[in-house]
Amino acid sequence: MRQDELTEIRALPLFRNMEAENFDRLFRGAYVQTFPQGVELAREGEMADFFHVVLDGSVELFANWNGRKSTLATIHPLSTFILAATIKNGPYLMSAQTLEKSRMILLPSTDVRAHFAADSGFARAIVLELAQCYRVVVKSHKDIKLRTSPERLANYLLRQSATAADPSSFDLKMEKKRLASFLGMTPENLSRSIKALNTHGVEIALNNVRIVDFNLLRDYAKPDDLIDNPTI
Amino acid sequence: MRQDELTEIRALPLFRNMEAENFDRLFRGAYVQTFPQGVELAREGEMADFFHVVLDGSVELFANWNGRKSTLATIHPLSTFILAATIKNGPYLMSAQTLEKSRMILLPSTDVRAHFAADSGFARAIVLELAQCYRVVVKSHKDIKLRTSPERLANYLLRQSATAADPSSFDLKMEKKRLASFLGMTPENLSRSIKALNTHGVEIALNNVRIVDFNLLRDYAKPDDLIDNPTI
DNA sequence: CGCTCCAATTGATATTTATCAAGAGCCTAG
DNA sequence: CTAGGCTCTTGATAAATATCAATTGGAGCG
Repeated sequence: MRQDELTEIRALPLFRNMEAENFDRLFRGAYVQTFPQGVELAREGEMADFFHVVLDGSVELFANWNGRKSTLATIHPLSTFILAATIKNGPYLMSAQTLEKSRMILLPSTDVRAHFAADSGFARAIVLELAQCYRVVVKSHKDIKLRTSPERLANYLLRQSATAADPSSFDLKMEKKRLASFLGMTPENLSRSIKALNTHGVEIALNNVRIVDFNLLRDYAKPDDLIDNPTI
Repeated sequence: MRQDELTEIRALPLFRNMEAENFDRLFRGAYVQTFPQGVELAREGEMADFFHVVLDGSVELFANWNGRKSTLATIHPLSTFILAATIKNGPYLMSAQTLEKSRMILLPSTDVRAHFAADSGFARAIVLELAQCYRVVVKSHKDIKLRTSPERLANYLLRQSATAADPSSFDLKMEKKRLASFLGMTPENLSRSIKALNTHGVEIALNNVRIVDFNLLRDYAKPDDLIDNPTI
């Protein structure tokens, strides 16, 4: 691992408060690796051998049951997965695969658990990270239980808009097929939901989203901080 | 707070590894209180003033949006809510109310955060608790995204059966209205799903569930440890 | 350039789920 | 008792969503 990479990683909230000696020891056993698109990094049911930190690219978390598949989340830099399985020394509840060429840190789970037990600064950082993860899932759960599928799409677009360079024109960051699965609908249904949003101030052509009337869209979507604000 | 209560609480995984002095200090500011049925203990959006540990009774966690309401979880002894909001010093994402007369510990959030920062044994216990909470929500999320509503009911019954004194005959622990909301369906739909399970080895009369053919029910429900096993 | 592949869309239809309305059963206060 | 209020159930219908089949339309490639 290069020195500038180590410096960058050392500055992450998760590692910032580790004692220097522990940080060095933990990262002696770490890998920084670049994976091509479509690599399966974790398979649900298997034991969590590695804790992952995404440095570049993106990772899809998904789950299967009875022949069905659902995308549960996508992870972007600089975020982590799947911490809870590592800490509990339990099986992954979700599978993970790269959506594009991605660079990430792999930390052996046993090392993470050892340092978590020995370094209280690290333990506290893990608490904050886990609390964050927990709240993200709760928000997703509220989203899917309280909203219809076009409502979920409308709010998704508002959330994307909030992080885009140009809030009124941006590109979808996923294939529509995957977006549909993430939003809990079929691809056919997503197509129809997209058309339905034309009457609520949104125009989607190919991968480009243009929000032509924010007030109209907000009136329909009714975004709520307790579901849609990623910072709280 | 009575001494025997304190001894019982001290033995909980969350507090077991706290230093004695810190435990005493934390519980000097604690309340143990008994609430009647239907008391709202937390309202979503408000700041987390207290961290709760349920000693007796049960608590419903639910959320509202746009005039709709959904039950997200029910908390039984000896479990906690809502830790993540307390740790992050953020707003509750869910509301909480007692489902029956319930006794619980209330710990001021500021005290919890202070001890979390100062006591590494406590910090580590919180990590494990949070990791557990996270995995519970992920399982719920998989349940609702991957299964139809009668499938969710069938698997719910199998999970209840696993904890019942008599696995083949037990009572529902909630009003059907609430169970319907928890399972993500309307009460009318729950009634119909219950009838539909007659052909899969289940008979429900009033509140009593009798599983007359486990193999038949399992064939239909296809329970999966990665969704239905609360211990992993 | 034309071919092929695959994602995306569209239309028709089926299934699932929700809504609305009515009735049955049960609990409890008076 | 019994009347009222509640949950639960049932039936009829509507709405939402999924499925199936066919077509469109890029993107990559020889």
